[in-house]
Amino acid sequence: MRASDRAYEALREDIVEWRLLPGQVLGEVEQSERFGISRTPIREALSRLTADGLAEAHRGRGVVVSQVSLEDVRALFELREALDCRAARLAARRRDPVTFQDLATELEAVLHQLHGPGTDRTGYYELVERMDRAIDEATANPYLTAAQRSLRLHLARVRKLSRTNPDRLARAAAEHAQIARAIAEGSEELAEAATRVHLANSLQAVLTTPVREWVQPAPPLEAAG
Amino acid sequence: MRASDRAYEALREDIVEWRLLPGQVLGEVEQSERFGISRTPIREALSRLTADGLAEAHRGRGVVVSQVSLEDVRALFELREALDCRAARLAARRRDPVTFQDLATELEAVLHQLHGPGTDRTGYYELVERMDRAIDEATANPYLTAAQRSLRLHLARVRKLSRTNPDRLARAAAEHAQIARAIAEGSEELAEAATRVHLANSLQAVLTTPVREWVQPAPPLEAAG
DNA sequence: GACAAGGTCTCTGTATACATTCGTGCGAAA
DNA sequence: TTTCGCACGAATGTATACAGAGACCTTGTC
Repeated sequence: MRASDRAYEALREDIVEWRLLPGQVLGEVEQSERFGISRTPIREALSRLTADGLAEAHRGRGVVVSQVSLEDVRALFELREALDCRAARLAARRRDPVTFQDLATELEAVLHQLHGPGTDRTGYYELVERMDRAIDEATANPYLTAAQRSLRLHLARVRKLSRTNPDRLARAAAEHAQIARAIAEGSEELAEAATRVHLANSLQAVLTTPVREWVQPAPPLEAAG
Repeated sequence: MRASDRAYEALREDIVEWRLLPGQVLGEVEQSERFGISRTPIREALSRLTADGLAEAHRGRGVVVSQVSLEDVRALFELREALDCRAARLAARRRDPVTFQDLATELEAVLHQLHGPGTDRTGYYELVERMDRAIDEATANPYLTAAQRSLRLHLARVRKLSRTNPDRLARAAAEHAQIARAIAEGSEELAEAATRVHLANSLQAVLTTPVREWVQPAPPLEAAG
């Protein structure tokens, strides 16, 4: 694996997991010392982060972790509605029925576990990831998949901002199961409708969940660490 | 302006304009000699092209201009329908009425010129570009705009593949005027419907127009120039 | 005391040298 | 004759040195 790949993935995780806060300056020398590699692969990693939109190149000040506001959440969900609804339709049209039937079954199994006290979040999250990949594969549209990848990066960052309510988690699992069933049945209309319902609920959950950060807009530009 | 920016834009134009054909290997040394700069900024330019999807990094063989097939055209228009329809709705919701009223008026003026023998393509193309920018601004959604930017890059490449029929050009102008009017009126439903009509006609025009290249899939990987 | 201008300093942008890895071609053996 | 293996070469991946540009601080003047 290349050094630039390692640096890119590490930095990306740091940003998505909020270990690197918005406004943080990512100096080339500083990061190269941190990873023990030279500036060249760091530069490539920072370029990729900038292309992803997770960081922005400030003229003369270097690369800075991008801000995330409530307005961004709205914008992200607007794009997500466009992409996910279309993806759901296309998946319903071209899906392998067994794959999505299995996903629906597994989601309902996890759903029952989520009602207990020991909330097995990891299992659910992994299942959602598998479903995303299954939809990507079913749509058979590399351009749509690429757009989704970029979007999911930002969504993951926003999601990590607030602890999801356990009740909401269970309802989300039920909604995912509904989407999977609709896709398995090949019903485009229902798949899109179920997706739209899921997104509306998800957005509301994010907006009503008490969040920590984005009230204080994080250090504007001066070295935040 | 940075050397890497110049190289990126020049290479991007070369790919979109089909001066660099799919399968063409973009060697770092070769390109650095061509532009008279070192490998470092070339590497950055190639990275950005790869991120755009206009080129692909082949392990051990370097960066290669990406292929475009009929299947890609279908996929591109699927994504375009998702993005453009959503963008049209959002633009209708948040537009500045005067901007789109003016665009509609200008489009109809150009439309009449297009009926004559001297087809003023450039004027029309520039107007469409202005309308794209106006929609981007009206949607007020940077994530949607970023997705659009990437998509339009690929669409521009596909569009350059075939000479657009003059009749089709006039009809496309009329369709654009219709979209602009709907947005100016603030009718989300009509804006989306008009967009959908335009896209369906555009796709059919592309698919029925005789094309040169993609029958012969271009040199697969061996040096194509 | 505040604002502007100049200087310094640190950081990015670029060039180049070196190492590592992958492809390719030739030769030998089955 | 075909296939496997080794060696050579070229291109990428990385490191480092240098130059230029921008930011910040200091000082002087109003």
